[in-house]
Amino acid sequence: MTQQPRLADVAKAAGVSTATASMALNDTGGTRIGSATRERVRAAAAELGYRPNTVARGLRTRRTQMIGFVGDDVATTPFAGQMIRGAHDAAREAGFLLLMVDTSGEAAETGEAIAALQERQIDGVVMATMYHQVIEVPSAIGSTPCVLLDARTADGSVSSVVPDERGGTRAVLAELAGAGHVRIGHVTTREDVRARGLRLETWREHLGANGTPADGLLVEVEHTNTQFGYEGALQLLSGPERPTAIFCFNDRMAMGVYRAAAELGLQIPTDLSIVSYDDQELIAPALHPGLTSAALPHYDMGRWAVNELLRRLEDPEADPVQHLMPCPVARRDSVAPPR
Amino acid sequence: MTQQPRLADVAKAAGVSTATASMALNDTGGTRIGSATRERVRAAAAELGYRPNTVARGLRTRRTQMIGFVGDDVATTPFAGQMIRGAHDAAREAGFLLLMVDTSGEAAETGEAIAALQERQIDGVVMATMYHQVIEVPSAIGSTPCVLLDARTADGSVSSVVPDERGGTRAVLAELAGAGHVRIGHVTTREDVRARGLRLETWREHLGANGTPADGLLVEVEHTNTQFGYEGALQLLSGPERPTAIFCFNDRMAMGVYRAAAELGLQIPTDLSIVSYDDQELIAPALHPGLTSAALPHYDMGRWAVNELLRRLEDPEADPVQHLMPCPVARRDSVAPPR
DNA sequence: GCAATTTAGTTAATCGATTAACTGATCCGC
DNA sequence: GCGGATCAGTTAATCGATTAACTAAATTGC
Repeated sequence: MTQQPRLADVAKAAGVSTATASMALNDTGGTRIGSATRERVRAAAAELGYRPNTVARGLRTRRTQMIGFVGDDVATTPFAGQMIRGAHDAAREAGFLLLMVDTSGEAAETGEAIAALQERQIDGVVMATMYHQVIEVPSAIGSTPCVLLDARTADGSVSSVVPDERGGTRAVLAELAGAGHVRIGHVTTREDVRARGLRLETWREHLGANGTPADGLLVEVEHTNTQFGYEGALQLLSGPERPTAIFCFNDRMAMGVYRAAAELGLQIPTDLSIVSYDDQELIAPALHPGLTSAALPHYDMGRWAVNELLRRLEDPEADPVQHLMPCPVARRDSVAPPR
Repeated sequence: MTQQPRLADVAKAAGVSTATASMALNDTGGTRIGSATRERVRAAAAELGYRPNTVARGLRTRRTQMIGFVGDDVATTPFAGQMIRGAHDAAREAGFLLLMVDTSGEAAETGEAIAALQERQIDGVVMATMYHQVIEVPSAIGSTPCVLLDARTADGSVSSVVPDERGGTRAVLAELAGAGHVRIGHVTTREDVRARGLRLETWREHLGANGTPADGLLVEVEHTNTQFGYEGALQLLSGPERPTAIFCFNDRMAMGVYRAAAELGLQIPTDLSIVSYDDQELIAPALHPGLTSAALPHYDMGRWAVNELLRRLEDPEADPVQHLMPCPVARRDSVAPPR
């Protein structure tokens, strides 16, 4: 009685068969359903508050309107949230829901995670891998449609989206160049993290194009955290010819660079301009003065990945696409012309 | 051929009926299945790499091994990630997966989100609401088992878990008291955010128990961000009898307090001790010196919520439980005895 | 005016599991 | 040696949709 109404209940209320009811509600079956009947069925469904049981539908159609989201460390990075949110919003707009699995980065767990998703007959998978640039798609994926988020394959056989690190780096360096800076230092990490190489290379190219020698302008430290950012900046700023501006590998390191500048009595931005990467909401706007930083477009990448997956569900023959998502500069108050 | 094997394939390979195969694999049907047969079926399943189709199973059993996670702003707060992760881990250990929906805080969307989850026959729902203390369970939930995460109902009719704000506040204040501080200031917000009142009241009680008058020790500012933390601290520290220690409403405000102290030439912790709340990983350990802060146990709360939900799925008659999750103090270097 | 086509449906098979109801053996006590 | 348990299965119904195959009436073509 108080149970959820089934299609059979709707059909009975409208005085038709379940087949007719199904076709009327889903607009299938071509011209077989008269418009009067269609309206009658719709009215009955609305009246009863009918909601199709997607489990039953999924069994028949093999489509569940669910997308698997496999993350290799879903929550430990603050970025992941924005990726999930972007993916979620795009999915929701198309009537899909996200089924999440975190693999804690264990390769062995990934296969198990994909199997768990496939058991539930997800329509496709978005694989989000933080801190990696190039990966192999696990064989467990089989023929399940898949899009990579923040990663790509070596051969480009799978659609993928990654941030345009080079573009973002060029953009923040252009902020400095625009203000008149030539001697631009770079503090980065020795770790083999995603994007280190791209940002470093692009910085080198920038200096090279200006004819500025990079000697004494690069510091590499152990890890990408605040303490090492501090130490790296001290090193960079105590050299013989110190830079007038610093490009930091990321915001956390920039936080340490701010402290080093304060200790050395350097005012930001008048004595030292600083730009950075990531635009983390807890750091970049909270520093004083606000930090100019290239934003990692995680929300947009999440959206893109799901939309691309939906496109591939519609047309499995479509060619895979490798997308570079622009990194817009969040302009704040850490850049000024050199003295 | 290359399709996923079905139960019928396993049954055929083992030379039994699908009923027998089902019972053998699920250990159901009591003594009806001989141990030799059971092994034969298991071997066949392993051989074929059989994975049950949970959609088909769900249709029959009405259980999908999926839990709905409804968040009212899943990703905008950095805490949400830890909640999701805790919930995810607990679910995974029990063979469940999380189906996520974000409602962006819109009450109207919540009903729609719950309906979308129910269509997919989730076994239960965890409702995570950031920034709220007391909520009403949406009527759309019907008889679906539900646990509240970081929120509770007025009447206690639903199981719920929230952080022990009073306990956490007492603990950080005890850090200060233990170092010998008596005049402890508090910088908080005027916003009606979750926990403001609890932290403020507990601070008042602490002073009261010591017989310390609160005059001039409380500053309330517009918002809970770094800039207002800075302004609040300036106000507090420029009074006639300034406190020897400050308890900040949260880490973001503490970040501003650090800046104020630096500008006033006050060394932390020798001239001024600071404690705070939230223990955000991007802030508390990154400040210099490291900030002592009461941690919001989001991971543990996420775990607890799912485990409680699983308990209620096993025993729907079980009494609802209101749980207070302890907030452990992350001890760092921002506390020292007063001069 | 009759065959062919179109219209507007219905009936029944199907997706892949679980499970209630049924069926032969075998065993056991008396 | 016979009735009732017990054991070890099988058969068939079922979950709630979708859809292929079929049907009856109305319309059209010539």
